[in-house]
Amino acid sequence: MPDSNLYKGSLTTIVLKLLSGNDKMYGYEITQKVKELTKGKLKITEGALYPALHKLEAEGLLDVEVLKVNNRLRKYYKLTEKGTKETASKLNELEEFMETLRGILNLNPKFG
Amino acid sequence: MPDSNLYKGSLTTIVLKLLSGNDKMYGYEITQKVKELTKGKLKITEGALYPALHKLEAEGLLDVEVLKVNNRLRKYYKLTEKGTKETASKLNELEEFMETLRGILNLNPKFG
DNA sequence: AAGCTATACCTAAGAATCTTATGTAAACTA
DNA sequence: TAGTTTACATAAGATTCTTAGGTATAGCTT
Repeated sequence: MPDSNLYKGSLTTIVLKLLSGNDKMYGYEITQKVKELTKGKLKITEGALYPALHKLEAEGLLDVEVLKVNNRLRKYYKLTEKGTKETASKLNELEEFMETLRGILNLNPKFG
Repeated sequence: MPDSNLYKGSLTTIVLKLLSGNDKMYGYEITQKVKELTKGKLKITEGALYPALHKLEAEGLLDVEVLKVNNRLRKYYKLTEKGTKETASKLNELEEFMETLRGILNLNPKFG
């Protein structure tokens, strides 16, 4: 990874996948979870995440619930029904893309 | 794939990988080769490819040779020494990223 | 001969998605 | 009390793509 950043396009899918396994999560939690799951290899920046969450909400894929915990606000996001469907679709898309990419990366030097 | 397009960031790596197996290729040939290799699943648009090739050339990763074939010009690109090294590096990067992504995509629903 | 498709290059406007930098504010830690 | 962590946010700029053109030759069909 260049500076442990993302290949553009995968962030939304990652967020949706995490939410599909977690009922509800808040932004900061997502950044930490990804760091933990990937052992620091992937760092989701807040400058990328928050706008992405707002967009997903605007598209009706996420619902928001604001809770005050330890005197600090947290905005919890959860998948809507539409969001759950979109998650499945995006996951398929990404899997397909990775398979396709695999087909190219696995070519022998000096193929056709 | 959405409209059989690319996840941003992978195009350059794909081009370098193809050139690492082919000694020299020209732009149009690359678009056709990718279409063929991926059975039409991935289509590299010329609007993306040509600027990418020019950039790789400007960075010293590719050398160009213009040949006239059948009374039409072709600009053949081949990896420089620097380009060969960068190809290995980019391929490692992408492999690592895909592994990392795999780790997230393979999470069971209801994990930690 | 005209018209269509394929070959082969190109660029420019705009969209999308990111990085980097910055801001606010409370809680915790040394 | 100063620095780090938690927790949200936005805005400028970079990068990389899509879309939509443009030029020109070759080959095929009608």
